[in-house]
Amino acid sequence: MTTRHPPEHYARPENSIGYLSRIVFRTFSRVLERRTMEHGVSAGQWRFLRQLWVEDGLTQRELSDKVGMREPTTVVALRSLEAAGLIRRERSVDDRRKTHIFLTDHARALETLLNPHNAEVHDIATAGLSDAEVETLKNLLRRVHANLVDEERKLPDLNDVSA
Amino acid sequence: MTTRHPPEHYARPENSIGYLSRIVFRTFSRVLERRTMEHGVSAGQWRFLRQLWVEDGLTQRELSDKVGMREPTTVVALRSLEAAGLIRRERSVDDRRKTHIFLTDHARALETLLNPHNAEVHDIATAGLSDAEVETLKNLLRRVHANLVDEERKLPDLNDVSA
DNA sequence: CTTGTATCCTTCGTATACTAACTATTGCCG
DNA sequence: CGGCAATAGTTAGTATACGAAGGATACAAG
Repeated sequence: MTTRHPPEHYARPENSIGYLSRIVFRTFSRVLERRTMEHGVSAGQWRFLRQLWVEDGLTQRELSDKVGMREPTTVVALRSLEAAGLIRRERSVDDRRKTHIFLTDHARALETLLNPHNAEVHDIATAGLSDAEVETLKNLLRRVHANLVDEERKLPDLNDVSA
Repeated sequence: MTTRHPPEHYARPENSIGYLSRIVFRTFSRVLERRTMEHGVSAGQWRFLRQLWVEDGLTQRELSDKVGMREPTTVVALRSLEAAGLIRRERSVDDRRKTHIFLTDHARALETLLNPHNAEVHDIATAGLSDAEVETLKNLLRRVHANLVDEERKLPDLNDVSA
């Protein structure tokens, strides 16, 4: 099978989507964290808070999916958020396997403080790009992600190989 | 100062470039690692090998810059590559602070095995995108990264605040 | 030549993230 | 009811990544 470009093309990291998305993610995250840390919020905590500001009361599974993390990562992140007094966990009554996550008042108060920093970093990141280009970038990233998620779904878990 | 979008816009992760680049990076990395691990190469090792296949003999500092990692990360990655017999370190004669990194024959042999997997994952990731769209995506990511790097350069190190 | 400063790499401590395997609970089906 | 597969969350172990600080070497200015 032939590929879109010969394998040598991707030898240069700057032609690689994996590389480019990684360095954008890392630099974005560092620049934003510099701001959120002034309010005592780390990058990892921020990612979960942002989702919870949209809607809290979610179970850990739902939260993991929305934030784009696997569950063990969520467990650790929530432990840190709970220790910081930013969330409260509540065992579900009708299904005792589930835990619902709720924001504390302190966490709610942070929303209006932290969101502007995020908007500011977005402005910095997209300086010189038109609104249309920003939309294009986001749409292309969404499409690439969807493709990769499809691929992951197709693959069997490594453990349930029946042979 | 007003921002391109009101802060609430970025409340939804799917509007956030930080979020989108993170999930693209992570899924890309997982899908690729599934393939490279069959040859005993982890995602972290792969990132450094790819750069070294382009050119070895670099110092650790140069390598860190090209791979887009900070130096402590490079130290750990190189330790793992050395333990796996994939690289060799050589102290510079003219400047004994520097260490040059060279690939072993084994590592060189891996190039033709691993690069096709990378090209394949790129094809999967960009399914349904035209060649022009792929170029657009990469260019936009490069521009965003350049903006964020500029911002990081502008900021003083947190420690050399003279006050 | 010696003293200060810059550079290169390392160590230390911590955060972020995952896979695999485990526990507890639920729901299904006979 | 009784077993058993599925689901929710956790634990264990490891990899990846970084900021801050430290040690060694080099270099420039006096």
